[in-house]
Amino acid sequence: MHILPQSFYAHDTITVAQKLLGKQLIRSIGNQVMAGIIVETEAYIFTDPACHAHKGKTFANRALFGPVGHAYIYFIYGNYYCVNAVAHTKEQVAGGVLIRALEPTQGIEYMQQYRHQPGIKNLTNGPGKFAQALHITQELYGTDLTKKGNLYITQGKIIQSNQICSSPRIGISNAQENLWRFYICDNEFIARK
DNA sequence: CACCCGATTATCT
DNA sequence: GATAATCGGGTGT
Repeated sequence: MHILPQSFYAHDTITVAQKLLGKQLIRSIGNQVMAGIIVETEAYIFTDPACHAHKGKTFANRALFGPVGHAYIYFIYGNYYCVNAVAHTKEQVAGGVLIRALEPTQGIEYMQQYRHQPGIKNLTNGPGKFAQALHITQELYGTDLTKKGNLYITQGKIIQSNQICSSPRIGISNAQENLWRFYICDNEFIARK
């Protein structure tokens, strides 16, 4: 499967958030391979108060200001990691696309081990959940997602624009007027309606 | 060095 | 629907 090039990420963050739907996230650990189709995303831009980069560059958010197509990973609520693909135009300064949910396609038995959960529906239907399922931690901070390695993104299936739904972003207290959460309508692995 | 709080989740009622 | 769990980064003293 073809890996998305860096040029894919060098566009408006909101546009990239929509275009990432249907793409495939692949995680390799030794000879273990886990993968899933991206079914839910959110866009975060430098100028937006909800964006982690909004107040300026710090050690933790430095990746959002770095090269596009790399991973910005953060630890939240003492328990979970969340994964972003850095994506923005040169004018936007910084920004990323939070990946919120996957539809599992490969290595489901490994995901169940990392999640300590049986079944499939509760494996990757949330940003902290899929990161745990794919064993994504701080050590992958800054990973180049455009190179075949431990974590990268490939072309998946084509999603028509009429299959994309939007809503306010989840878990933030401001900028609710921006409908920058995108998901594949009727997909059963999104975090919520 | 103390305090605050968050792009979440599991586990209740 | 509401809430506790949990911890590291950022900020101010």
